[in-house]
Amino acid sequence: MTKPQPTRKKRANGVESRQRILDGAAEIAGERGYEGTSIAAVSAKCGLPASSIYWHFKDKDDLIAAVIERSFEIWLAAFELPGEEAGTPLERVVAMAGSVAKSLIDAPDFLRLGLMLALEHRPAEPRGRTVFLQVRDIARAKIAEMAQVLFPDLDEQSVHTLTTYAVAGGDGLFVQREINGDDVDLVALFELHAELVYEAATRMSAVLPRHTS
Amino acid sequence: MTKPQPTRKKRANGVESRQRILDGAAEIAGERGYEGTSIAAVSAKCGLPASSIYWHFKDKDDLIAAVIERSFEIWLAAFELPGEEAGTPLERVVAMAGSVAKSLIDAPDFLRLGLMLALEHRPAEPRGRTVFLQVRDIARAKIAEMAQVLFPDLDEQSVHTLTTYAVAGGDGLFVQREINGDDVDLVALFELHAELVYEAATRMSAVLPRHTS
Amino acid sequence: MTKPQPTRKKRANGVESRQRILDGAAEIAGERGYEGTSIAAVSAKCGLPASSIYWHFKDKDDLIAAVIERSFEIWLAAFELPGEEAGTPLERVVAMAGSVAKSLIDAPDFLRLGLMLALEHRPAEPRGRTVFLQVRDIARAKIAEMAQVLFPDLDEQSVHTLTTYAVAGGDGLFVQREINGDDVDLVALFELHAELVYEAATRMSAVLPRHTS
Amino acid sequence: MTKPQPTRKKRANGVESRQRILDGAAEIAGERGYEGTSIAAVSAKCGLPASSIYWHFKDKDDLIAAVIERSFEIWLAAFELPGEEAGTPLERVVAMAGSVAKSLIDAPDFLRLGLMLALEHRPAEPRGRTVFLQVRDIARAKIAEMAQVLFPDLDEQSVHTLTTYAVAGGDGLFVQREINGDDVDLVALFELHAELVYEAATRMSAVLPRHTS
DNA sequence: TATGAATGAGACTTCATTCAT
DNA sequence: AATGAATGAAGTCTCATTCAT
Repeated sequence: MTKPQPTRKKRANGVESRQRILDGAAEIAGERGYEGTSIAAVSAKCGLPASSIYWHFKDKDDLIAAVIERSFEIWLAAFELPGEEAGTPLERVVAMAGSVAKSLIDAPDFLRLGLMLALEHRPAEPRGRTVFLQVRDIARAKIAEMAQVLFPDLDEQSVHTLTTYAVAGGDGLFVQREINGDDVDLVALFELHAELVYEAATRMSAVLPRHTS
Repeated sequence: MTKPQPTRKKRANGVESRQRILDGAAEIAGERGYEGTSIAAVSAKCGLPASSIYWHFKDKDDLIAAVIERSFEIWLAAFELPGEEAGTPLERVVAMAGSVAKSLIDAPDFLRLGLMLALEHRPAEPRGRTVFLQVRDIARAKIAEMAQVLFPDLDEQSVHTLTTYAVAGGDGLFVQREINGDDVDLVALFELHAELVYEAATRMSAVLPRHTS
Repeated sequence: MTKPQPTRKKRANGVESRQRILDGAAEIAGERGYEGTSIAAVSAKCGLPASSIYWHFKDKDDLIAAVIERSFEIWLAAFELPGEEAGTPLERVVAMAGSVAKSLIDAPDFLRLGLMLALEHRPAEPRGRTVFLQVRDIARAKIAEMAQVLFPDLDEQSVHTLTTYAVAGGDGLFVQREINGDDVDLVALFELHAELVYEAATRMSAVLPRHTS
Repeated sequence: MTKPQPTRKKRANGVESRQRILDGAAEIAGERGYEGTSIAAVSAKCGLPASSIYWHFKDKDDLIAAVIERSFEIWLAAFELPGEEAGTPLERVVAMAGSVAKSLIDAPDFLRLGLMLALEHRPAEPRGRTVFLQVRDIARAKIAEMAQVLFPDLDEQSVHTLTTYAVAGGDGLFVQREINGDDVDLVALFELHAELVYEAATRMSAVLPRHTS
């Protein structure tokens, strides 16, 4: 009715809108998975009309993939590498496991949504699933590298097995916490997991024939 | 072109139809999760019209819950305790872990669909999720009982931690195989997991004060 | 499993089943009207499977028509004619109106469902509507006859008008009670209505030219 | 065969579409009642797809309630109080009754649909029913007020009775016309009704004790 | 940068009805 | 006299998406 006020505040702000949409989508997708996330629900959650969502994202697939990407970044930010200042290798590995556990408690969206997508096997794989598996492989590679540094005698096969086992433990403990809530002490369990894997690596390493002549 | 037999379609056979529906639903739900499972898709898979599905099941929730229940039973049937005839306790535990791994390879629907449901946190929880968590607790209780028998010195807290860790490892390894397919040797990894848990239990048990003088 | 017990009680009893179905259908149709009455709902209310309803009635139309017919009979049974022992014509007319009101309070299904059907104007008129209008015309004819007896001087047109007005008042007061419940004193209002109509008839009769020479 | 204009379908016009939907819904609901009004039928009548109806109305309940509201407004607009310029009170009341009758002939949807809804007693009452009863009470209050102005000596109870009777007569006569069609002269009958009610009020008023000495 | 309106497809579910037993 | 099972049509409503403004 009245002439538009100077509109100091409400002048269209693409960046902020995009964030609002991602926030809403992350919340809903973290609760309901890919199929359970409807554009209408995201619209209701973020307050922007559905058509605005399509201005920012090509389609639903694109939106979910962006959610995965952003939640991965948030998770990485929460993920503080332990200082290498001191401690035995075991202590440093354990400290790192605890640190990962804490970051998962603070930012569980990435792994929760990612696992949901990963467990699906639909014909047309959503792009979000691909993105998740890619970033996850990065993490996996870091663990493998760490194993090779700490246990140079391990052959490739053993490194592969240990890495798989290490990651699997992390996933499984995370799932446990998602199901049973706060009475699962994720930090303690991650630390226990780190110790056991470390020991296993030690033993495997000892058993193997030396590289030397 | 032969004249239609007097039996116009199929003679009504409720039990078989119910199985056909459950088979179709299990396959699709195992692939696509709760929301991704449409009644129309189940109908196409099992050959019965959608309205017939509603003769056998109250609604989609009821159908998925029944799928969970039945697949759990199939899984339990595949879940044979190793005979106690021979072997050290460690050997028996490892054998059992391998057996569980095999059953998961043969009948992965139960755990795949169940984990998808478990990871969801929607306000109105589907009945299938509740059912999954219930039957899962049965399995968990069995593991805890086994730990108490093999390591009578463990206190309750330790048993709880070990059980959680054991179950988490199973879940995580299963997820790994779902993601990476057959190049994950589930049996070997389950056996490795069993060994590590067994050792951890041994150590925990030794550290604790004896009950006797 | 066990050989069928002498089945003293549950031996199929067509008459009783028919009543149970009609009871259920009357209740639901009185609440929800023609379209709102589903065979499944009737089945749930009466405890017999839907297919049994089709054993007793050709189709839904037939069932509703039967409900109308039966509720009309129940209404007639609740309808106690006032003794003709004494009283002025006005007193007798008023007494009869009160009696009709009481019967409507005791058995409102007939008129409630009938009016619902009557107000609809769908292309394929349900048989129940026809039945209702037929039995209603019988009642209407009786009123007209009564008017002619009490006011022989009235011409046909006036009788028609008065009859229409009398019936309309009854319908309207009934609707009022259906809407507002027990704080509408149907008997008193019917009696008032009778008085007013009687007076109107008297006046109309006086105004008209005499038949006599 | 002219090349399609750049405006592909219709240029979006919310207000007009809403009217088209309400027009279609009013027509069908007035014929078939609440349950008999299918969204598909409304869609066919108004030319918009069913999903567009849900853009304008939350659900079917919302649509029917809006129909009731709008048709009440149309009816009220046709409902003109007679000028006080001339005529005895009785003449004015009769004129008004005729006017109401005419408005019901021109716009019967409001009352027909409303009465259908009012006669239902389903557990979950449709919002349309509530709306109808509310707006109907407005009309009722106007009649009561009129009675108090014209007959100041009437006590509250008598006004209530007369109002109920007046409204009931209107409803009943309307029903009569719905059933029997155009050979019911609604205007004449409404005028007759007004006269009889006026006389009844006069008599009731005379019988009552005067307020003054 | 954003959005009101529209839309075809498809979701879940109920409908009235039939038929072999 | 009765019923378990089946079925195509139709019900309400939501879906992802588009488009003119």
